[in-house]
Amino acid sequence: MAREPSVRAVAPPERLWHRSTWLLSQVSARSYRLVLDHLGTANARTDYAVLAGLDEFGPISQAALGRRLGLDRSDIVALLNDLERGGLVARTPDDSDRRRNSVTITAGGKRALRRLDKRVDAAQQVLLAPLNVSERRQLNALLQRLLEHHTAFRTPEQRSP
Amino acid sequence: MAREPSVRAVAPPERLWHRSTWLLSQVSARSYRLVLDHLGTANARTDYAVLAGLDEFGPISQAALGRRLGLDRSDIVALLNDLERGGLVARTPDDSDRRRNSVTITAGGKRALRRLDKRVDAAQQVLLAPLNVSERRQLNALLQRLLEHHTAFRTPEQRSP
DNA sequence: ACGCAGTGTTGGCAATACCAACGAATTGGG
DNA sequence: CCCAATTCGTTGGTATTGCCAACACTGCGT
Repeated sequence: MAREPSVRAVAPPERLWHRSTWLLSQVSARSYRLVLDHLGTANARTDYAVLAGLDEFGPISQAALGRRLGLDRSDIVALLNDLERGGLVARTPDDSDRRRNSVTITAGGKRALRRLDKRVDAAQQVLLAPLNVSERRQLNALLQRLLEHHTAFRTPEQRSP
Repeated sequence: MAREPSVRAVAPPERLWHRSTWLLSQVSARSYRLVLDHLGTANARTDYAVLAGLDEFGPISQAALGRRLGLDRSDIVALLNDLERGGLVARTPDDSDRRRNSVTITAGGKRALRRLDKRVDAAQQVLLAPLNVSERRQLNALLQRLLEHHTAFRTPEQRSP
């Protein structure tokens, strides 16, 4: 999505232009739309997150999956309902703790995940086009630092014992 | 919002943790909540943007204000209705072009803006707490570069002739 | 005079994030 | 052994945000 030549350049207010909160909001909105464009459907974005989580951590409970992805338990239910219906994930009761379902990704889910991988990568490339490799790393490192400070998310190497 | 000690640390999937689009989405969500907490009401966030725009560019038309802020014309209407009702902005028909309203900030609006300034600054401080001054500048510079590439937004010094 | 574009407004929709409440199950302490 | 607290999965719901179409009025250029 290169800038349309007909769109007039504008300067936002200085107050907003120099505040991280506004900048993050604006960039995130464009990023969201880019991913949406590349994935084609609205729920593919969260499907991708769920499949990625299951591929890496499955079998896993719904609640634990939600914690790993930063998603609400009730939203996880709706997402898994659709994915199970599409044959991309499977739920079975956990024999050792009947409160839980054990959720896994299916072979079809893995194939879908790989297709989505490509599209999500393409979206990253478009989003980050004006940055070189070093700058991209810097941006990610700064965002990760902020997440580690403000959430329970940790870089995988830093896992609590 | 320091990390609650009781919240368990979790690692998200590697696929997400290393993708800028996911990181931006997550950080932006926390940033949004921080600003919400500091401002107290949902619409204060956009009120702030509107007042900031009017303070810097007023008098200005509604459509031009929307372009400067990245907001939809119909959302600008609703926002100005509330702000006008609260005495913080004033609309008058533009004598030279009857399609337009000329919108200005009032003295009450300027006072409100200064109060909101303080709260928004406090939110920045909390959000950026784990970064030093140089890193904060870096983050903003990278985000601004992305915005300049993907939107009509330009740093004020770069204004088109 | 006409077509096109801009402006402000109204009415509306989809997606997302978030929450409460409930029933069933598990755990740990008294 | 009993009970309180917590966890899990589910249902049902709400608020907010971003976005869009359509309309009437106005301005501009041909």
